[in-house]
Amino acid sequence: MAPKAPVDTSLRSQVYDSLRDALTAGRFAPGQKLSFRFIAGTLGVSMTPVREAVRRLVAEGAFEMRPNRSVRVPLMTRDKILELRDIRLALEGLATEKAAALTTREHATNLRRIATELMAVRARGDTVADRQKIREFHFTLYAIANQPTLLRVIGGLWLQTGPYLNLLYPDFIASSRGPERRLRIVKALQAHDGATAQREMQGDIGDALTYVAGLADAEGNIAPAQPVESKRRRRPSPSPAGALAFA
Amino acid sequence: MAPKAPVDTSLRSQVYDSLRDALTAGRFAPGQKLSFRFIAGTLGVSMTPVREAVRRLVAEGAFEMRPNRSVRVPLMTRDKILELRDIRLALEGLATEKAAALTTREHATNLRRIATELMAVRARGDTVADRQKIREFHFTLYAIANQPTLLRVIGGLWLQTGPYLNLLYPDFIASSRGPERRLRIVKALQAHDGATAQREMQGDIGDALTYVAGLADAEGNIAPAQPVESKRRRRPSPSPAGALAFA
DNA sequence: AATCGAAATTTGTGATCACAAATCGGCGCG
DNA sequence: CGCGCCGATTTGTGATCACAAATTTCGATT
Repeated sequence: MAPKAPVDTSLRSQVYDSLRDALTAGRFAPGQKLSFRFIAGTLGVSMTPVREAVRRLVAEGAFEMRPNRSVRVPLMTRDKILELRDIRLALEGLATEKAAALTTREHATNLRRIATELMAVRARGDTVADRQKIREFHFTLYAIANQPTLLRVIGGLWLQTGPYLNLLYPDFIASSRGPERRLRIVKALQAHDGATAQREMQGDIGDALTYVAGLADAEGNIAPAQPVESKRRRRPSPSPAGALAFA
Repeated sequence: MAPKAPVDTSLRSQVYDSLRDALTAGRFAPGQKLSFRFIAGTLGVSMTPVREAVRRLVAEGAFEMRPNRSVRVPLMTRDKILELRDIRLALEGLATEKAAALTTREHATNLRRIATELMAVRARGDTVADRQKIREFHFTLYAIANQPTLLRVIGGLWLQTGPYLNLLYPDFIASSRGPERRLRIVKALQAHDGATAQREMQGDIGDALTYVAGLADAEGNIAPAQPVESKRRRRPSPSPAGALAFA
C-alpha cells in the first residue's frame, strides 16, 4: 500500500467534493442554474472557496459558465455522449491494457471481491450502491496501471458522464452482461492478456454509453434521470457539522 | 467559420493565459517555486485572480502544489513523459481519425499552408516560431474533428509536455521527417483515409516524445531545456499596460 | 564550526466589501 | 393581451484583510 497521501482538508477541497458527489449522484438537474452565493449558503461557507471549487469544475467540463454570468449544469446531447464514449474507450482501454501487465494475484482477488459485492447489491436492487461499486471496480482496476495522469484525466471524464448513468437503471442493467464480463476482464488481467482485457472493457463502456445515446430525443437532447427539483431561492440553513453536502 | 466565440476578458483568464504561455515557452524552470504574491506582483493584479488561475493549472497538472504550501513547476521524469506520450497517442490519434471523415478541401489547403509556413520558419532557424507553428498545425487539424471535449483534454496534455519540447531543438528537429510526414497526413485526411492519417500522426508524436524520454538521466529525471533563472525575491514592477506577461 | 531551536517572515486560506454588468420585475403603451 | 422600457435586485469579479501554518533566519549552545 502506498504511504497514505495527506488529505486536503481545505474548504475549497470539501466544496469541490460536495459538488462532485452531488453531480455524480445526479442531484443537480441538467440545465439547473446555480449561483456562488447559493452554494456558499447551502454549505455554510463563504464565497471564496466556492469560487475556486466551481471554477475547477467548469474547467473540467462538469459545470458550464455562460459568457454573461450564470453557472449551470451542462445539458447533455447525443453528440456529447458519443464524444465522451469514444474518449473513454480510448483512455480506459489504454489503462486496462497497461494494468494487465502489472496485475498481481492480490489485485485480481481484490477486483473479484468488488465484482462479487456488486452482484450482491444488484440482487438487492440498491442502485446507489450499485453505481458506487461500478465506480470502485473501474478505478481500482485503472489504479493498477499506476499512471497518475491517466487516472486524473479519466476521473474528469467520469465527472461529465456521471449525472447520466442513472439512465442505465433499471432496463439496461437488467439486460447487461456486466457481471460475467467483469469476471472475464479480471481473468484476462491475471493472465496478463492486455488485448483481451482491453476489448472486454471497451465493450462494457461502449454498450452502456451507446445505450444512453439512444435515449436522445429528436433534437438530440438527453433528459436527466432524476430531474431533481430544488429551484428554491431562499437562503438555506448551513449544513450540520461534519461533511459538507447538498440535500 | 464558427460565429466567433465571445472572448473572456477577465483578469483570471488573462493571468491563466500568461502562465500558460510562459509554461509553454519554457520560461519557468521545472522545480521552480512560485508564490501567489509573486505572480500577482509581476502581473500587477491582486491575488484573487491569480489564485483561480493557478488553481486551475494545478488541476490540469501544469503546476503542482505540495501539501504544505508551495506552488512549483513539476519536475519531469522519463515515466511521466512516457505516460503522457501514450495518452497523447491515443487521444490525438482519435482526433486525427475523426478529422479525416470531416476534412474539406479548404481544411486541407489551410493545413498545407501552415505546414509550408513551418518549413519556412524552420529554414530560418526560428525555433520560437517553429514551435508555435507546430502547435498551430496540430490544433487546427484536431479542430476539424469538431469535438470540443476531446480538444480540451488534448490542450491539457500539451500544457504538461510543453515546457519540455524545447529539448527537441536542434538535434531531433534537424533529423526528423516531420515536414514530409505532415504533408502525408494532410493527403490522407483529404482522402478521408483515417487509418493512415492516424498512423502517421502517432508516428510523429511517438518519435518526438520517445526522443525526449531518452534524454533522461540515470535517475529518470529530465533536465529542462532552458533553466530559466529568475530566483529573485524582490517585488517586481507591474507589467506595462497591455497584455499581462512574464519576462 | 556544526546543530538545534525560537523568533521573524513568508505564504496560502477564507471572509468581506465595493462595483459593474446582467437579470428580473413590473409598469405603461400599443 | 402583447411588447418594450426602466428601475431594483441578483451575481460574478477583483481587492483587501486577518489569521494560522510553514518556511526561513539567525543566534545560542555545545
